[in-house]
Amino acid sequence: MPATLRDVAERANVSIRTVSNVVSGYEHVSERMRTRVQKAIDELDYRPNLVARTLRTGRTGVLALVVPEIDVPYFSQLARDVINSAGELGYRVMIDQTGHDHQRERELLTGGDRTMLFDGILFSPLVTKAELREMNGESGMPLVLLGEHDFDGRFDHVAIDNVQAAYDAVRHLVLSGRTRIGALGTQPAEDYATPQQRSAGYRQALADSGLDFEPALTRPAAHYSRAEGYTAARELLAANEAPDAIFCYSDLLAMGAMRAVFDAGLRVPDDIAIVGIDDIEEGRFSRPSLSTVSLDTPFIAAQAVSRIVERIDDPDREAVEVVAPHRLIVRESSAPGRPRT
Amino acid sequence: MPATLRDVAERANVSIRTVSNVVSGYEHVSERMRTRVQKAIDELDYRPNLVARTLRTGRTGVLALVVPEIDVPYFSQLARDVINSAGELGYRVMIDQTGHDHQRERELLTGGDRTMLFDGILFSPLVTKAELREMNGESGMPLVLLGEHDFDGRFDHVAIDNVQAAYDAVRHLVLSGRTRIGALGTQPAEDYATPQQRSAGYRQALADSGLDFEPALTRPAAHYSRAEGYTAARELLAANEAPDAIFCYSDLLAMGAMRAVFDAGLRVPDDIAIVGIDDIEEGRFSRPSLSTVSLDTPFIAAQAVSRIVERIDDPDREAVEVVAPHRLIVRESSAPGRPRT
DNA sequence: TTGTACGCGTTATCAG
DNA sequence: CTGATAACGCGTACAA
Repeated sequence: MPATLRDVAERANVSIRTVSNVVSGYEHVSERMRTRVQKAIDELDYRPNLVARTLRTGRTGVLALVVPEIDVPYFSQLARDVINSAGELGYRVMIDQTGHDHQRERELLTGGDRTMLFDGILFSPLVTKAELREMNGESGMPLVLLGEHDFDGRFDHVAIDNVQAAYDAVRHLVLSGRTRIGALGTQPAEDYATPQQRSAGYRQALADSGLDFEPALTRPAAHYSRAEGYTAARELLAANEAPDAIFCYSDLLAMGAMRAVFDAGLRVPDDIAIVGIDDIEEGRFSRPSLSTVSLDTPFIAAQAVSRIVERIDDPDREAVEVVAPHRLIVRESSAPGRPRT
Repeated sequence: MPATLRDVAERANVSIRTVSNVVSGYEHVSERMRTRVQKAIDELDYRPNLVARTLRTGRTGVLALVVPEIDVPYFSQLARDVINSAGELGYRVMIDQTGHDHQRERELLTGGDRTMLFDGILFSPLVTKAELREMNGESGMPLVLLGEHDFDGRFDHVAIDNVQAAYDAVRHLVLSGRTRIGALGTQPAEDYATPQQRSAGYRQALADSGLDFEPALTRPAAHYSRAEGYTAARELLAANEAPDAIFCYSDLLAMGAMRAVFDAGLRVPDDIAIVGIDDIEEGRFSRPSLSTVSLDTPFIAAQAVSRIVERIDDPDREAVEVVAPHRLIVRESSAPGRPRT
């Protein structure tokens, strides 16, 4: 039976209000009063009831982080950083998985049946812009978009410059002497923004390098998993004119693709160079190690948390767009020359 | 401005009580009444305020999952399954990271300064049994231990048979003809239970196979990361008489160890066979693919969630121990014969 | 079967 | 600077 404010007040012979003031660090409390109350607090091992506080203030101190799947390395890394950043600002984090389910995303965003459990949402969405636009009007819950959505001024939003990131990766392959550069992870038109932007960067880099865009060198992938990367890469290799390099739209796709290349009896990077994007730790220890575009997840997380907290404090603040830095990291999978392995 | 029970009652011209009955699915409500109230609920888009309900009932509908680091593949996989299992029973999940910090673990367990935010804790601890014993008396918060702690009857607890799992892995290496089998991930005496149990299984398997236990073939690791696996394996290889096989106490250690073997100019499994434990997806696509002991995380998660919910409903129920199944999966890293790569 | 009224533990308003 | 007291929105004992 935990002690309440009233218990403390009784014990210290002061009013409940005074205790509350002490607990919440109110300024104008005499030193004598403060120590007297603090003594009672310690003796009773009083801890504020956060639920009651929430009911009163309307703030829960909890943020929701919504991702497709928490066990995708990029998202678990992001979650780690988000939890840490949130903790520093006094927030806790609840994690929801959409499992690639649009309906579930929509529920989460419109409040579903269990609203008011958190103060804001950090959302790494699959939905298209159109859906998003249509959705969030109703709930009005503070929302920050994570990942790479187009910015239309309605939502706070932190992401890297995807077009440029893809461009950098492909350009690097060109400069390494590759001429038949495939892309793995494209998606049907008018769907999600991320693959669209990466494809744009891919095509732009090809064009700037005097290379033709060949649709036969691209393969779609729905979930950006190792398994999808594996099967898609196999298809690519089985085609008439196989690529001599593959730009994968995620590191996980790249891990699958690498394995597919080896199973096909070819070598990375000798026969086929591979570059991913995300910079998950797995790629630093894989054989060969994976060239990739590194995203600064601690930065992304810190920005996202700051933005959402700002918006919670001021719902009418204008939406901002944060562009996180990225940088190409060349490792063995696209290194010129032959690696030892 | 969300609608409240009172608003609905007013609109439907009934008492607040009746609305409450309808919302919580109370049985004895006339059909006419129910539809009338439901109509008002829909019109006002009423959603129960969970915080107020919590204040009243003392139940938050939230579970805490406490792990060292969420971006360790085993834990993120576990988190995925826990979130899914919890969702099926109407619970949400909050994730806390201890970051290998005993102090933080203790805080979380004793309630810290923010108790009452969840109904129970699923705890994957680093702490030793002694610490645990000393800690939980005070808070009385429902607690289920995940992972591989000794069972002392005081806590609910779901884990695999670690001794047997290690035994199986080492025995497999023996049967593959290895004679100098190292262990990677040991820890100083009297610390954590998991490595202790795995060491026990390791030594038992050696003994049963007529092999001597050689301390020089073992290496400690503090965090079970790829990086630690890498450096520890390097040390092992640099020793006078290198091992011809290494049993790693986690898949992540194994991934680092494999890379170290290659960087030393040796081959897996030809020169050194490697077996891990956890069965993370990464090991299915690595080169070579990783032999491992597979833990059934969906089962573990489902059991853990069931146990905690039971305990929430009946705090005085006797503690139970659930032993989750495990099975050895032999892949390329310990396969007899030479792999293609 | 339904209505009334109180309390869960805080914070906030209004006096003093 | 401190005290009394009204909400916050819901569940439920008690009454009808």
